[in-house]
Amino acid sequence: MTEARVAGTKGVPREEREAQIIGAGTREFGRAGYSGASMVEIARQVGVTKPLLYQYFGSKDGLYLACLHRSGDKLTEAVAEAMARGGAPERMPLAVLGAIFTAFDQDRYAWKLLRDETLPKTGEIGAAAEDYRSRLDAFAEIGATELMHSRGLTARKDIEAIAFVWTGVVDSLITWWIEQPQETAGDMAARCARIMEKLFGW
Amino acid sequence: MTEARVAGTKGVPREEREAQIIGAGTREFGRAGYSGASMVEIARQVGVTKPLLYQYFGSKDGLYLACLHRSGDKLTEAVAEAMARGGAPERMPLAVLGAIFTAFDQDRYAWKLLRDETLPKTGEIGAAAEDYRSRLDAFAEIGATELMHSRGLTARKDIEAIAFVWTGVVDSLITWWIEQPQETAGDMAARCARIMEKLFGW
DNA sequence: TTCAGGTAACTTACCGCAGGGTCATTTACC
DNA sequence: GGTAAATGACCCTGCGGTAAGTTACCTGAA
Repeated sequence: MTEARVAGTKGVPREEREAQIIGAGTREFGRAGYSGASMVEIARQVGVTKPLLYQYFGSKDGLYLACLHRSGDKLTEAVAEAMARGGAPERMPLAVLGAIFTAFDQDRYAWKLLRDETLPKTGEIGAAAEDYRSRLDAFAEIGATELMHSRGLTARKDIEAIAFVWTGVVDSLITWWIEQPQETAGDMAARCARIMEKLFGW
Repeated sequence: MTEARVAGTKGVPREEREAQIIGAGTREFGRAGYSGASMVEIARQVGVTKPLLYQYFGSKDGLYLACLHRSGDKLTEAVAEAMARGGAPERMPLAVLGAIFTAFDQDRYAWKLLRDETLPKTGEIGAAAEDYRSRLDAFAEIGATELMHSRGLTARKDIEAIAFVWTGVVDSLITWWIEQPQETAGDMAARCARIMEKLFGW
């Protein structure tokens, strides 16, 4: 970083600063939710003042969108790849969990942006969040459908409910993980494997 | 209601009005979270103006506390009763779920007050919420401990994580339920029984 | 070698508004 | 006329957002 600075330059180059801001923003939006997070507070964490955030991202929505896209894309890729590898329906949850833990190891709050209940339902920001959420739900429904069909349960609503609860389980695990900083992605995966085996025989 | 009004009286008697306000407050706090809910909006839903809320409950925190106590006490009782009935460890989750669904059938948002992430962690309000949450977690840990011991898993952290995820599952189920207004408490209990049987053989 | 001027990075000081909270007052019944 | 119920009008803080600079570095001409 910090090489090839050309014209007038004071302080940290834009690209690097933007990355810092997105990092702090993700933490803060994840912790306090969209409506609870404050732009001044994010700026303070970066060691900068508010107008710089507006110069770079335009608005609170703009910054949230930047954070959301980074998190959402990373997650979507991780889950898609894990599911593409295939395997027995009972093995998918663990595979997906492992991929998610690995992807978000250094950035655990990023997951929280995808299920922020304080988001406005309308506008560009609500639409983008809804888009990522529906993509995630689609994965969950595919997994749930396979799993349930293999056990002779086909009721539409049941599968819908299972998929919904599944994303809630992922959310709970990550929330718990956030409170256990010493726990690595590997620890989490091993813990989940152990529990599922004992609890469900999966 | 509305009987035995003694001295000077205009409009709805205090007790009745307070109940209305707590009802609307619970819905609104549950929907938007503590920080997202607005006192004017709650007043509007009751058909009254803001100062009346302050006259009866003192502050936003005061109203939230009133809502929280009603929800929390109802929940604690329901769960305590369900768990006191005993039974095989694998049957407890369903028993508890049934009790919760029945208790919150007419008041589904009430559950949400117990896991509000937008709550301030400090102050009377944070302490009260933490109190109810820890009581709920204690129940969950008892259940998880019994269940896991019966399967030869004793790791402290594993049990802690399971208990945490369990309350998350309840949360997900109720969130899903809120979006399915036609679904009764009985429907939900039956659905959960069906799923657990097929999925885990419980 | 120096220094004028250009530009990116960054800040100070402000605006408007929504939301929590309060006070004095009015309304309607006993 | 006493009292409970209820309101209109207000204050203040915090936050999203903006305008008008200021700072520090780079470049190129004298």
